[in-house]
Amino acid sequence: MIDINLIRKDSEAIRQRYLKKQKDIDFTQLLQWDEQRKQIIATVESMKAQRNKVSALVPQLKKQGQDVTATIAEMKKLGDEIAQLDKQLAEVSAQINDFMLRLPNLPDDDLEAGGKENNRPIKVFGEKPHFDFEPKSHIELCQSLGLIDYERGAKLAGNGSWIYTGMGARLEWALLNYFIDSHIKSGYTFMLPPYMLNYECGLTAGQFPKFEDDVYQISNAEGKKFMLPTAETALVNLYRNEILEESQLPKKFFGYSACFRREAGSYRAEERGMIRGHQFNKVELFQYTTAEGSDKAFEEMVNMACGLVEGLGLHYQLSKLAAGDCSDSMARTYDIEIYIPSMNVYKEVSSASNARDYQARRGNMRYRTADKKLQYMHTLNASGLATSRVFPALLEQCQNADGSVTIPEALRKYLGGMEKLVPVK
RNA sequence: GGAGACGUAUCGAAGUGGUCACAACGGGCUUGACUCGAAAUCAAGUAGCCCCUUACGGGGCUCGAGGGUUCGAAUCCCUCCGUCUCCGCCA
Repeated sequence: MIDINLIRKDSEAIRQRYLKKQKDIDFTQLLQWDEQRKQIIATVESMKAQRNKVSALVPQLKKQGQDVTATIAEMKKLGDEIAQLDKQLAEVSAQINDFMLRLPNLPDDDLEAGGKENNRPIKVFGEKPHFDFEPKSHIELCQSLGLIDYERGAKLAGNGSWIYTGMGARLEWALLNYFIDSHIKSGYTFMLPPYMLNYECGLTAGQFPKFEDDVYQISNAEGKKFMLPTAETALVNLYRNEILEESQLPKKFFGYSACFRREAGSYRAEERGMIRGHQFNKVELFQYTTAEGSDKAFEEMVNMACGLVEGLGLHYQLSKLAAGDCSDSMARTYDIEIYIPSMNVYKEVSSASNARDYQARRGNMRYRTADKKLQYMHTLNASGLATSRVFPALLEQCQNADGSVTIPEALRKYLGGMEKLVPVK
């Protein structure tokens, strides 16, 4: 949520900023509601002041033996009018609130305007591998090496689900352990959040109300929850409705969770295999910072995520996303895109974003500065990393002519020193 | 799954229709006094949101959340959320 005062002050300037995201937003109606709201408040509150005054008087008058029937009748009438106005106020407030909740974050000023086509690579690590043999796709490798059972995955849970089997499961787990150990070394606190979250969590993260259909909803007699699409959704809610001291910031966390996404209608033929599934594993970095501290934190988290891919020796590029390609809640986003040889494309393995105070406003998360002022925190998140694309990139980039795959040095200690994955008979 | 208890400020806790909710009482914290300093003691101060106001200031809302009854609700009623205790079941 952005500060409504920005719109009150200069709605045209805000409109211009959203145009960079290719969103033309009309604030006329909002400003009308806002005026209406203020008027109602002014009226109803003076009426309430009157009621409070008289109500305090009633017991005194009674004590003095005076007849208060007329006063009470008057107050009943006033009470009815107040109820009427309160209802109107609730309605217009709900409209304002809904409008504000659906408004995306403002893009940082230094971002390119426009969509995906204006994303800019700002760093490249390594280079495209050259094979003097016909390289296999990760799907072929997963099958020949016995890492993934796609068919039975689909049998169990439908399209977009797979089973890590044997060495595949061990490799997946090794990746996660490698990520986790690295973040612990960086001083981040390890968190294992619940996978089923309540509605408020989605609201604070910025997932709801706009994108309720993107997640799996669980509904039964006990109530309604949803499966988290990323650990960020849980971690961003840690301090919902809390006030921290400035000295407690920054807070640095990372969480592991399986992530669940419907990905409805997004299935594409070239994304066969494990590129886009309904469930995948991800370690997520998360920070709460002061307003002044978030730029530094952002750099730190981007570097950490890059370091993980570099530690595996895999070729990737870092892209600075154009305003329109940043997700709705984020003021800026850098993507780490790893190279997948069989597709000859770069696929996102990490998305690092600064939400600034957008999520903090939604979740009412503030801190008290040294001079006792209340301010909204800044929240940042970065995947560190999602395995579902590292895994195929690793297989494809590290494959050998004999059909084996060389395991990156950094992972070997998690695999009992194993150096190669070899085809199963 | 069965039975019960509870949710009040930073914490403990009183209040069970208007007279101690502009939140008692106690602890903590901050500042000041006393002190060489500390302890002890004394004094003052210790939420947030919204509206009006250049300001000073004024007003409204918040006792887990939402709704209801009432002229008036922390207090009575309903729904939901959460916590705890006991029993049952279970990894």
